[in-house]
Formats: sequence, structure tokens, C-alpha cells
Amino acid sequence: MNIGEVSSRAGLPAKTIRYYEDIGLVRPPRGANGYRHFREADLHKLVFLGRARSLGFSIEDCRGLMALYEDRARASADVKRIAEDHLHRIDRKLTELGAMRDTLAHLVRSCAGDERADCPILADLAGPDAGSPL
Amino acid sequence: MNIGEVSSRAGLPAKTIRYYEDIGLVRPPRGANGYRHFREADLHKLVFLGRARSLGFSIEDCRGLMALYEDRARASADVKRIAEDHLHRIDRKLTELGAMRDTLAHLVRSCAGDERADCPILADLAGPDAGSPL
DNA sequence: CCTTGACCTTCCAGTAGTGGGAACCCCTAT
DNA sequence: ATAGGGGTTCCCACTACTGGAAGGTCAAGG
Repeated sequence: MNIGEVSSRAGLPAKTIRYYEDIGLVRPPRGANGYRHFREADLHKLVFLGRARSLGFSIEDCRGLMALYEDRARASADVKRIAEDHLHRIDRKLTELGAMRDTLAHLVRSCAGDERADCPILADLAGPDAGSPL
Repeated sequence: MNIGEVSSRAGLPAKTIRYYEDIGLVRPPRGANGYRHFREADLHKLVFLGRARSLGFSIEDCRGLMALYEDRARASADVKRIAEDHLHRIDRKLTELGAMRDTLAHLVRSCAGDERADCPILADLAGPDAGSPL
């Protein structure tokens, strides 16, 4: 099948699929006209990549997962390690994003949001001991 | 003061400060030798930017916040709107990141992580109806 | 046969926010 | 005179695409 069909079936933009070929994640053969020809196995790989990316795995993680996916002699421990590392990264991100949200929510609540210039949000951003910038 | 001093006082890498000048967030004058000369007001701006960035505001948000910071006739409502929009973006991000974590945590728990090839993580990534890739 | 339109191709540029490094200038101290 | 520790510009790399331009291919209709 051509890139358009595989794109709609895998749910990935054609641009992205070309990019994945560029970095060696898929290697569809070419027809006489230069068009990429995708086989079912290529489609499966792209679906796999789409799902892994949607779980936030990096391209390099995906490369590793793909290699394991295609390796009949893999150990599930290797897969699990990649997933656990990613899980820890997500947890760290969640923690820092949560801290951001709490700080920001506090600032937003403390701001009147009216026509006056007085604003605790700006005051906080300027720092504890900062006066007017002018 | 020179870029090195303002860098350590603002807690930002010199590279970042040059970048901020490049995109017009700060405009330190130059001395006869071509060196940037930072005034106290420039330092305050950089501290402001560093704090705003650490709360996850985008560069464009920072540009808007800076303009309001320097505008004596601002309305705090304008500041609050930017902060609220950002807060909503963070909340959405937290939601999707949380969903990722839950899915991933479930997969990690279900994987034996031993020497066997059988792996629910790969099975899930491959999709519900996918067989072996070979 | 020609045109139209959808599809395909490549390449280039840009995104955010730096990080790294080259190559070079400037200032101070010894 | 020289050594070091500043500073300067410029360019490339990164993540993971996304958009656009310019042009080749294919199938259908007049």
C-alpha cells in the first residue's frame, strides 16, 4: 500500500512516517515509480510506534522497543527496564508539573483580576525584594 | 555589570541571556569594547524571566508578562488571563501525563521482567489484534 | 491527447531553548 | 611578552516533528 493508506490505517501523518523512515525506524521498499510500498509488517511497526509514542516513549526508546519487539530471543526484563525508566521520568515530570500548578494556582487565586495595576503574580515573578522596574 | 556577573546573580546561563537578547527580551547597551553592559533594571528583568520560565511560561507568555510588568497602566486582569491560560495548559498536561502513567504502570506491573520473551508491554504496544511481526 | 486533481517525491526552513564548540578579541597581572 | 580568564560572533546539534515549495505520477473525463 502507498503512504496515504498506511497513514490513515496507522493513524500517523504521512510526514511523520517519512520522518520515521528517515531515521531508520521503518524501511519500506520502493516501487519502480519511486513510491514507498508498505507491507503489512510495516503497518504493524507503525502502529506499534504510534502507540509507544502516545505513551510518551522517546524515539530512542521506541528504537529499543522495536528491536526487542522483533527479537524472538528477547528477555521481557529488557522491555520492563525501558518501561520502568520511562515511568520514573513521567513521575518526576508529574511532580514538578504539580509543583508548578500549585504555585501558579496560588498566584492566580491571589490576583484580583480587575482594572487595577496591582498584581501579586507580577510581584512574585519580580522576586521578593524587587521594586518597580522603572 | 558584564554578562558573567549578571549570569551568576540572575541564576541564568550566559548563553540563555544572549538568546534572550537575541529575541528582544532584554536590550543591554554595549560598551566601547563591544561588551554588553547590564544595568540593575536588566538584572531585574532577567530574574523575572527566570522565575516565569521556571513556572513553565513559554517565551511568548514571558514577552507578554514582561510588557505588563513594565506597563504602569496595566490591568491585573490581563496578567491573570495569561496565568490562567497557562494553568489550564498545565492541568491538561497533568491529566494526559497521569493517564500515561496509569497505563504504563499497569503494563509494568503485568510484565514478569524475567528471561522469557513473553511480554504484555510489547503485546499492548503491538495492538489488540497484532500477531508476531515476523 | 490533454487536462485536472489527487497523490506521491525531495528538499528547505522553522519550532523552543538551550548546549557545545570554534575562532577570535579584550583586559589584567606577572 | 605572555598567560589566564573574561568577552564576542557564528554555526551546528538536539526533539520530534510540521509546513511549504517545486515537481513527478496516476487515473478519470472530455
